[in-house]
Amino acid sequence: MYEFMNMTKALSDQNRIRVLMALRKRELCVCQIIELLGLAPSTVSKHMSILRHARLVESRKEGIWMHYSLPGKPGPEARKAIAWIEESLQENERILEDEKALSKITKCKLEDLCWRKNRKGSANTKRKRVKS
Amino acid sequence: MYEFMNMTKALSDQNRIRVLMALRKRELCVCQIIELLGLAPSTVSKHMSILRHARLVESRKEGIWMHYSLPGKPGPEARKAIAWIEESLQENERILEDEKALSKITKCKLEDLCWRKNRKGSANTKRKRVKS
DNA sequence: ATTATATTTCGTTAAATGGCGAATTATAGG
DNA sequence: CCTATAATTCGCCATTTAACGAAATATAAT
Repeated sequence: MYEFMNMTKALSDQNRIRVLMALRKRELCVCQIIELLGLAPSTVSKHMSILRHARLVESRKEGIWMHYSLPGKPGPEARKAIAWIEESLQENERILEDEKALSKITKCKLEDLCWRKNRKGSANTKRKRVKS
Repeated sequence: MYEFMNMTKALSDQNRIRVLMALRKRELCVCQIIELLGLAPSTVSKHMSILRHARLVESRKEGIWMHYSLPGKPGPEARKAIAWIEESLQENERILEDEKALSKITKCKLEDLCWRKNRKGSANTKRKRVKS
């Protein structure tokens, strides 16, 4: 039961649902997810930790970058959960927008994405982050 | 998306999951759910309101009693959600215990169940009482 | 070794959530 | 009408959660 509730709690946050939908067709690097959601790196890291703990995603470290994907061999509960989400949201407005954003994001080099993200408000005033 | 998140949030509480599983095979009166979960009436009422709002249960008022059941014609999302829960938890220890408890609870008359619940600390004394 | 950088962990804060009891509402019956 | 009772709503409190920035960690490059 604890395991199962872990999964339902993981699914009860909109940003985590968006991540799962984003991972349907491709693996993503943390910095790409940060760009997609527009959240702080630490926040995204926490979300991914929750999803991983619920066995709804798996991770792969490649050098300095951490990549997340849907599990290659999901357990039966995870498989059904993911199928449910996909069927329920594949036509969803927000998810379609995310797909458009992702088609741009995945064209960027990871180096460029990360660099942009980490300039906060300091000296270099190029980019200011907006909170949600 | 709002609708869907409503549903996932409704599923993210263990007591609400127990209620959904309890309703699999039978309709239940609020007082029976109170007995099953061992929570205050106001708390159970709130849980049922959340489930109803998510369209995961429907309600039927009969005289003084309110009965809840799984929806007769669930939407596709609700149907899949409920199927997912059932398949994931039908062997679950806690749910099996609940089933045993329910087989007793459903044998009680509703009058007796409710009467038991509403006596709080005070001794058996007659109720005459409370003016403000 | 030192520096740079991607990610995670930690600590804090504000908002959401689950719980209860009191008060309220709705219904049945004197 | 008035009383009794099942359920809900309201107000409050404790816990959980999502968010952030700062600090720590891990890896690549110099």
